[in-house]
Amino acid sequence: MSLQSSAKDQLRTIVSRIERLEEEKAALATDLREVYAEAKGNGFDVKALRTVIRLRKLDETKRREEEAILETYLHALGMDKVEPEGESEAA
Amino acid sequence: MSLQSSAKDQLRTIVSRIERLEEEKAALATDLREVYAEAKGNGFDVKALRTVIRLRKLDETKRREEEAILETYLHALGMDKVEPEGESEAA
Amino acid sequence: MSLQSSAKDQLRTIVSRIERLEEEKAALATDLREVYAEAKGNGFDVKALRTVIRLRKLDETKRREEEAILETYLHALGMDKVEPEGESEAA
Amino acid sequence: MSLQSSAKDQLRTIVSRIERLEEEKAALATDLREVYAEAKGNGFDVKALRTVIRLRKLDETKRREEEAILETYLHALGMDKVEPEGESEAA
DNA sequence: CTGCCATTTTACCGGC
DNA sequence: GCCGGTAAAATGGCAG
Repeated sequence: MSLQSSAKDQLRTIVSRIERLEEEKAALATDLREVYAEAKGNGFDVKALRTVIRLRKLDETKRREEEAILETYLHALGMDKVEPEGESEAA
Repeated sequence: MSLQSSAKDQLRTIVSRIERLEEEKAALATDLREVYAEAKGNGFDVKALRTVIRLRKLDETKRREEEAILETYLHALGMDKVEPEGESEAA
Repeated sequence: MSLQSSAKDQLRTIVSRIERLEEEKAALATDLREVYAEAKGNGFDVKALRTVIRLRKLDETKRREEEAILETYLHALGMDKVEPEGESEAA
Repeated sequence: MSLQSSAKDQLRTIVSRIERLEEEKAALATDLREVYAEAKGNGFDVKALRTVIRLRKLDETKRREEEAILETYLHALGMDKVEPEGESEAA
């Protein structure tokens, strides 16, 4: 056998965890599909709906990209790693 | 405005539900990535692991069909029946 | 043999065409790498550069998404399929 | 402004060159997609075709290593040596 | 049944 | 030289 018995156990555990998580994800995908189907039943255009969702996600992506490049520039200028100046929690 | 206010409320609700579900899905995707990362840290080959997961959910019949087609193509190209220990040079 | 000899020839042709195109693509990837390397040599921050490129692509993506949703709405209102009235692109 | 005007010009040049190369790459990607689509239209199994291409560029040694690891995992999970003609259902 | 879109997987590139 | 992250390719699922 090429795997120690402990490794085999580990492998089985890993596989189980993965399959469990994938099941949950699949369940959410089903929920999503149902929401779209229901929306369609109420007269909404599903394609437009999807486009709206995509646009909203795109806005967020762009916002993050802009922050990323700002940080890169600050870094290039040696101005990054500035401490947030005050914590929200009691340090 | 082209949407009745009740339709607008419905739309908002739908968008919220969808984005909520997508967030949860994203969280699961993160968990999954962590499991793979942890497995890798414990010395497992992530790519092989993914293949195992894939094979486990692949119906046996489909699996054989896929293999059969692949073999046909490899054969047509003279790439099948690779000698188990042969050398590539000076054939 | 499971493939007609004409099919075998077709297969070989297809494989050749694909491999040729992939070679060309790989060559372009090399060129790209060189451009980045040269830029780095001239003092540019490669990471920032990549982010700039990404942002510019994102802008275009968003523009397209916006057009897509506009079209969807026009379609929903029965106003689509309007002939382009000459050429639309360029500038 | 934080960049000398010469640097700005350089930057513009670099960005142009990169975007030009990426355009060409995208064009090749389109060509590739068309070849696969055409092959599909002629009755070839695209997935298998892709596998063939992949195997052709995979070094033989690496190929064997990958297979060996996969088999080890399948064995550990009791999934190896699938009987060549067994039925899963009681016909 | 086909085509399109989203997701997932793979490979590359840069940084440590 | 290895690891992590980012972008590209590929597969699978959904809608029309």
